Amino acid sequence: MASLSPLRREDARITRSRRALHAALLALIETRPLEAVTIRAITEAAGVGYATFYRHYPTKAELLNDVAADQIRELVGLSVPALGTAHNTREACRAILRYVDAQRPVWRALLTGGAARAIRAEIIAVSREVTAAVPHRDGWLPTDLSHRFVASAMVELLSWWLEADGRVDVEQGAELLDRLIIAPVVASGI
Amino acid sequence: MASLSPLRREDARITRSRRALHAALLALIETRPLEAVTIRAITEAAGVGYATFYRHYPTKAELLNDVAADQIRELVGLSVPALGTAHNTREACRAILRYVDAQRPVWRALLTGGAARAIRAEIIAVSREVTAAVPHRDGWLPTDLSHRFVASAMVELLSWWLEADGRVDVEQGAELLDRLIIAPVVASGI
Amino acid sequence: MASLSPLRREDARITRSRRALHAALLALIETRPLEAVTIRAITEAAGVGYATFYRHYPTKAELLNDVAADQIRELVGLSVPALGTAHNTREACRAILRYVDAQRPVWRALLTGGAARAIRAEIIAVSREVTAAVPHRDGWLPTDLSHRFVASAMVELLSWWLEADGRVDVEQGAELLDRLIIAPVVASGI
Amino acid sequence: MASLSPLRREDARITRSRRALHAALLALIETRPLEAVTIRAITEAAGVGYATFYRHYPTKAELLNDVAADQIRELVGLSVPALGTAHNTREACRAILRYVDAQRPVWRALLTGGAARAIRAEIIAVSREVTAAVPHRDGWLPTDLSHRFVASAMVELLSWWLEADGRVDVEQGAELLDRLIIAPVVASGI
DNA sequence: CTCTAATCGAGACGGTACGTCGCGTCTTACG
DNA sequence: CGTAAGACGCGACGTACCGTCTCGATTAGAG
Repeated sequence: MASLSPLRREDARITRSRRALHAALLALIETRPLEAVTIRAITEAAGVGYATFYRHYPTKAELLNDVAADQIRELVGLSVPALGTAHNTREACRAILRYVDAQRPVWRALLTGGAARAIRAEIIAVSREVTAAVPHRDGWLPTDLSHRFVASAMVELLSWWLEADGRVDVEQGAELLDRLIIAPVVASGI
Repeated sequence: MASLSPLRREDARITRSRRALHAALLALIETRPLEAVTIRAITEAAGVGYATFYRHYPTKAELLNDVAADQIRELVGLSVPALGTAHNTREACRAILRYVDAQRPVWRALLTGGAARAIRAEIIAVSREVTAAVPHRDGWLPTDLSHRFVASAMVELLSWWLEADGRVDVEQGAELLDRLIIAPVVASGI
Repeated sequence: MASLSPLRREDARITRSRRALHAALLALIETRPLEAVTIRAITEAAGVGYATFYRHYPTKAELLNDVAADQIRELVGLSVPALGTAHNTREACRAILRYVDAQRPVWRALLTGGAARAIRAEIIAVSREVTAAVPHRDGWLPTDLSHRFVASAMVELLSWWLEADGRVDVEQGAELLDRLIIAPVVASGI
Repeated sequence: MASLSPLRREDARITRSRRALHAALLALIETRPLEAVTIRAITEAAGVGYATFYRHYPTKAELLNDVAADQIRELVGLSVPALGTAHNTREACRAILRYVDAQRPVWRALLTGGAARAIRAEIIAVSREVTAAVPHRDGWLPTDLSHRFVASAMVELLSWWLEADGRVDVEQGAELLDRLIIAPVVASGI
């Protein structure tokens, strides 16, 4: 009845500004590499005052992380179920590629525009959470290395796949992802 | 009569300046991330005039590439023999890790200081050369993807191994490198 | 029936806010120069909402004028009588210095904190009123110049006297004020 | 034969930039009050890069001081001789007003544009030098007060005189300056 | 042994982006 | 429904580094 929650109730203007900045960054990153995207350009594209950027993010990388995290969370939400229930890695890989395929422009921008590092960091973070949630037997592959390996290799594979621009279909991509990266790692822990 | 060849007989001062710039960059990259290393700082550390930098390299990245290429060429010289003669991937991996181990400070600087991208590019270039030299049967793994996969994954593994800082010895590292990255790729092409 | 007059019957809250702003400005001006006193700081020190400032004053200078005018009016009330009745300039000077002495912190803040300009303007305004009230014979000194001279010179002398910080007593200060500034001007008009 | 002097030999570009900044400030100060003169506007008017300003002056006030000091030094050079030889204060005053008259636009800009404070500071500095050079008997007027009094009162008088815009000629102005400010102070020290 | 020519250090310069700050307006949520 | 809190657009600030350039001193090679 009173206020819904101290966290939920946020000034509508804040939400609006944040959304505008997200969209602007994504739009700009499609036209030029990340380091050539000025903060001023972002704010202008977002229709927002220059200083307003800093009222929300301390740095360009921080905004990028936010944007990247959004994508990763959605991607994970789609692929983890397949993994969790039946250890069906191939199906999880398909889910991933399908999602990336659906968001082609965004992911191309993120991966080729200099945001690969941010994506990688997010994947590592997510991997860590997922790993922590499942029981885990020690194999020959150290856990922290496996996270970093998966993140780096997956980013590379996705970049390659996006650059292939349709010459490799989702099924083929999923097979490559599974055989080259996911399956070895999953197998290592059993 | 005059100069023996346009390539050889390089002015000693040029060599000296280049060497000084290489050394300065390596020294500085150990103290702070690459993007925080200003060209001014490099020239000061090298004991060289500011404008002199531009007489040798058009940009900071170019100098970095030079430095990275040096390292990669040496690393490759040590590891390819093992691969080439007996397809002994494990021995090649050992050779790689031994070399990196011997050059720890340099590689730590390169990999954690923001030069990973340059190293990766050099590895890809070298991989391409090596692949072109050997006969190759098409497997399930596209060649260009394999190059990028190897480069990215190897950079990641080496970074992790250097950060582990001795807690993983050369033999263990070589096994990981071989089982996780090299062997799968080599096997794919047979 | 409702409000007795537009001027009188002022909302008690308005008075309270104004007083709080006055006090806050005076307090802050003692700690740093006027231009370093932000409006935000004033409102925070006054315990008043930020926007509230603008409901009372269009600008920082306006508030300062209010504060300065208060002081000048009181100072004048004390010194004019002596002047008016017996042309006793020395006694008027003593009255002025005694008052300033009693309000040392306030005047020090006003004169050294960047409010000297406002004080000067107020003195000129008052001088004009006083002059207009008394009969006046043309001497060698133009009236408007005399006002500005008195204001500037008096502000300077008071600043100096306050900075001397007690090393010059009221009597000595009054003599200086009288001989250097007041007497010449008064004499000029006779 | 070698270099003329370590001080004299200054990079020609420095001189050029400084001169351009001086001229630009003087030009701009005639069109708007000092605090409305942006540093960017100065540099643009000077045809100089924005950052170049800070290579020469840490702040706008510092540039102003330079400009003011130039004027004061010239003014002093013209008026001191008359004072020095025959204690002819009237003639010195005439010299001052004649110089200001000749430089009307500059002085009007300086005195009404917000540079009065800088001018005052320069006059005080010069007064101190002049006083230190001549023998001095203690009178009823403290030396430091006399400097500040002269500076403030003279600035005020000059402002008034410039605003009178020709309705008071040099001779009359000189008489006022002499009788109201200079003579009393000079007399006090004898 | 001069005297010109090339080289190099030093660093000034025009730019451009940065991140900060204060202003004055205007919206928002809450009492 | 009025008011504090504060988000916002704006625009100047002073800093940093870029890559180009000019400058003057040093040195070398040619006459």
